[in-house]
Amino acid sequence: MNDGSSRRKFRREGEERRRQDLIEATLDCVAERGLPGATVRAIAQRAGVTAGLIRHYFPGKEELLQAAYAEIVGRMTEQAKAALAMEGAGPRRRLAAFVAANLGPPVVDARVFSLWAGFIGRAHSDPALAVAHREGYLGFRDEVEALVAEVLQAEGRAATKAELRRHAIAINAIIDGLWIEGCLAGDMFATRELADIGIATVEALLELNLREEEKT
Amino acid sequence: MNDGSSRRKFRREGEERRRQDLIEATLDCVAERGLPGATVRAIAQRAGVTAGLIRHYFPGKEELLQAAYAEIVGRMTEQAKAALAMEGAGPRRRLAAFVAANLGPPVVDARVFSLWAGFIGRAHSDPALAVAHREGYLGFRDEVEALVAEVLQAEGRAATKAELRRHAIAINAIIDGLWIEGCLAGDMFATRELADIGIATVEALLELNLREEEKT
DNA sequence: GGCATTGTTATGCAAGTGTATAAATATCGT
DNA sequence: ACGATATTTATACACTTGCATAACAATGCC
Repeated sequence: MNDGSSRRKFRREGEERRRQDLIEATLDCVAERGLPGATVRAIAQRAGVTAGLIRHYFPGKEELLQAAYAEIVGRMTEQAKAALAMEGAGPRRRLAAFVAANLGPPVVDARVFSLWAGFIGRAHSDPALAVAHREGYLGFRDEVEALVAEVLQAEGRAATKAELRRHAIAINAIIDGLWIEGCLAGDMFATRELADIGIATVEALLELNLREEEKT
Repeated sequence: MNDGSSRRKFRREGEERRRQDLIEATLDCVAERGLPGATVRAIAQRAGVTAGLIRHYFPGKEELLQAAYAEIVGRMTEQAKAALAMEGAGPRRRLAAFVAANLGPPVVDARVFSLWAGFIGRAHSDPALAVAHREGYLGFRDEVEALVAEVLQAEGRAATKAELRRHAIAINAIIDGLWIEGCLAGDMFATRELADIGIATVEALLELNLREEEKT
């Protein structure tokens, strides 16, 4: 690779910038070649640096992958949180927005899925990853459960703890299942189709109309 | 590894038996150490043979993994098909049985999931695998759609093609989502809980009772 | 019992992996 | 302008991977 005898020119980038570049390069590699294709050399080339630099910013490859995973999870939950935070909207509209936020871009994305699958496949053999996932899952489900409780309460409908639990599990499954379908076969669905189906299914489950504003 | 100078004793097994053993060993390795942990040496050790033998039964590691994947898919669809074939039961009961079959053992299983995740994560970088998965997915969804059509027709309810499509997508998502939850956190659910939630959600979606026999 | 067949082992190899380390150079404070 | 610093490169190393090949031995046939 070294033609002749000159050393490669380079620029010093700010620490945060480089870390972000490396993370982004990792995501690109995983998206294109799968997790096993995300070697330190491939990542470095993608980021326009040499392989050794990775270990200057991360203790090892493992940590870089975890950072990349955290980045993805962060982007996903960011969208969902934004939908939840909608002030001035009633619980029903917030639930609908939450479902829709998880079923459109940038959450529904093939590269996100690729990373998710790679990590989740290892959850089993890597205990640390397993608890990380379980906490994320339970956190997500708890949010759903709280939202459902709010909706039903606003509707004046009582719900036992067991019912809430079942609803949360079901809604979580609907979101996850549609998310996977969208990630793997995004071209088969119209733009808002998955979100519409998700909302409609939750409506049927809760026997509610989530699209109209609350009656006073 | 060779102590002294004697060669290892061995037995000649029948071809089918050895192939099956190797596939089973592969599944064990994937389940325990994830797909990257399924090296030819680990698989061979698990099967009680030496690594070279693998290439006597398979053209390469890739083919062995595909055979293992096919084995898993076969077991999963076998259960679903059995539920569908239930003669003497009405469409509603068959639909309920289909949902339940996909949400209990042996389909809901951590090692099955581990393999699935490993393969599906690569679907994107491996076009052949992507096609295989898409066909499997569409086949599954078509079965669901046909079943829903049967149920609604038996109920005397008309349904447009678009409605059937949406129902099939939603039910597929419900099954997939609950399947994942069960595989990843099986200990958090009671024995038939996932199947019950799945059936209840489908009931809500179709506004039907699937547990009781058809009214004549 | 001797012999061919071929399932099976043992060994080696080229390629690729993550990581360690030292040299080089871009950048900044002075 | 110059030297200190630490970012970045280049190279090497130990290890693992899948695969190729040759020696070996278990089995069946005559």
